[in-house]
Amino acid sequence: MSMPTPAIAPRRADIASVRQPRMTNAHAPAGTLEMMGAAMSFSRNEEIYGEGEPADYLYKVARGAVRMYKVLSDGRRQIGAFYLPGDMFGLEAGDTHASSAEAIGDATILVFKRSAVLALSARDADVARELWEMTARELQRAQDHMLLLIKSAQERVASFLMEMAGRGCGNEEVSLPMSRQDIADFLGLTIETVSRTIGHLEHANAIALPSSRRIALRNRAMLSRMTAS
Amino acid sequence: MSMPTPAIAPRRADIASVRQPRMTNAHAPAGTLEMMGAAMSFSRNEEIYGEGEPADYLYKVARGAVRMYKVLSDGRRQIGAFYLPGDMFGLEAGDTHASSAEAIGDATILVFKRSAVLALSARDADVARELWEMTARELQRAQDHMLLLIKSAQERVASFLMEMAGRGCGNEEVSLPMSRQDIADFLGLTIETVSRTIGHLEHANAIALPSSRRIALRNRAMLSRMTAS
DNA sequence: CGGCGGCTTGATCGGTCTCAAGTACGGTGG
DNA sequence: CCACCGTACTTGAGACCGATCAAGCCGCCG
Repeated sequence: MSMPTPAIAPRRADIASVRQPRMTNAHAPAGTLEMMGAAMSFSRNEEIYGEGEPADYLYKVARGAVRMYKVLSDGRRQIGAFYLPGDMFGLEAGDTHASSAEAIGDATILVFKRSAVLALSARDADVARELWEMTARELQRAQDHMLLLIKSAQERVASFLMEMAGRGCGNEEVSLPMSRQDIADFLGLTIETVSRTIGHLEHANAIALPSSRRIALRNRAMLSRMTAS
Repeated sequence: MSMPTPAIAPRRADIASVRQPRMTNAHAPAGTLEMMGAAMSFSRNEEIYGEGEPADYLYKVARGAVRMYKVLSDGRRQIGAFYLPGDMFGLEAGDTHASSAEAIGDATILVFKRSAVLALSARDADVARELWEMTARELQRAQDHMLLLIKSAQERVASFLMEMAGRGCGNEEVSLPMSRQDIADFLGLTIETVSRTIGHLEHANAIALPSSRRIALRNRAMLSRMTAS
């Protein structure tokens, strides 16, 4: 059972005060959604959207990282996903958000008007398919996450490290933008168990810790075996 | 840690041997997908599709119940969802199934050719939107399930009973098509813990057990409080 | 009536949580 | 440049919840 994130009194970013990037190709209706985005800045722990709010926008990480989560009434928090640069998030079929999202550190997020995207997808089957595939990928990720949540603590931590390594630029070293508490709430563990387990992995020479937020994978095969896929 | 489902040597149903229901309106291209289904029968524990197989069909429960699940290499099984009459399942954006599905008891399943559905959705924006919303509902369900998996045993069982009650025809009595083992694998618990917890709920007069597969909700308010929403 | 599978119940074990200190680090102000 | 502080992280001891191991019970079908 984990504590809720400490409230940092995040001032809600004003969507109207957004700096508008120049439109590169305002008339092309088909293809990607990329052309319609506006960049917004969020600071550390600032809420991007909250559960139950109208889902008027669709988001893409340009810089920084985002946590998407749900909370139980007593404050226990389950982080459903971390979004890194290039990832899209916040897409809902219903018209309200089913989860909340916050910037983990300072972040730049591209924002797309949902109504515009939906209108486009109604006309363009390729856009519609893209939306659907995005949602389906999220579904697969969620199903994999369920599998993770029935594993042992060691298996969860190893799985997490392998996943982050796969998403990083392929270097030997994984850099973690999120705190131990975030990792714990992602894995359904406590912060102490996460810390201890990382310690064990270090002792077993599976990883090394140049700093607490940077993890070098010393023995991927060992780690991989520990994930219990 | 739960055991895998005992192998019952399920003979794979032959898609070609399906009894064809008459087409009610063969030329109407738009609207629901309902018109293109073929009914198939599956017997208890028979596999409908397996993880990694090509996703050539889309399914809808007509009679009976279905479990959708993934397994870890050592046999631990996580049931991601139960599908009851009226539920659609098996829709994938990729062209292979990411999970497996089995009939829980004898079941009748309507089967739709994926290629036909996709072709239809490429022409008809309403069908495309229906596909997308179906996937999005599954995603929401999966995210709720993640939240469930961080709850205590009692909270999980109470949540499960409330969910099943909500899906049943609204009667006082919930009838469970699945075994305790299935429930355990759905909730991320062992069969013993599920059984014990149901026992506790009975002792607390929250529920009554006319039989092990039928559960009467005696005190919904108490149960609801125990779900920790 | 016998046997089998599914379910319940009991006793014990172990992994993770909880509570509580202690340590490293980064930022801030002198 | 250093002292200080707050936050994040680590580490330890003990409790507790759910898993495991092991019987027993029930209902169903032959």
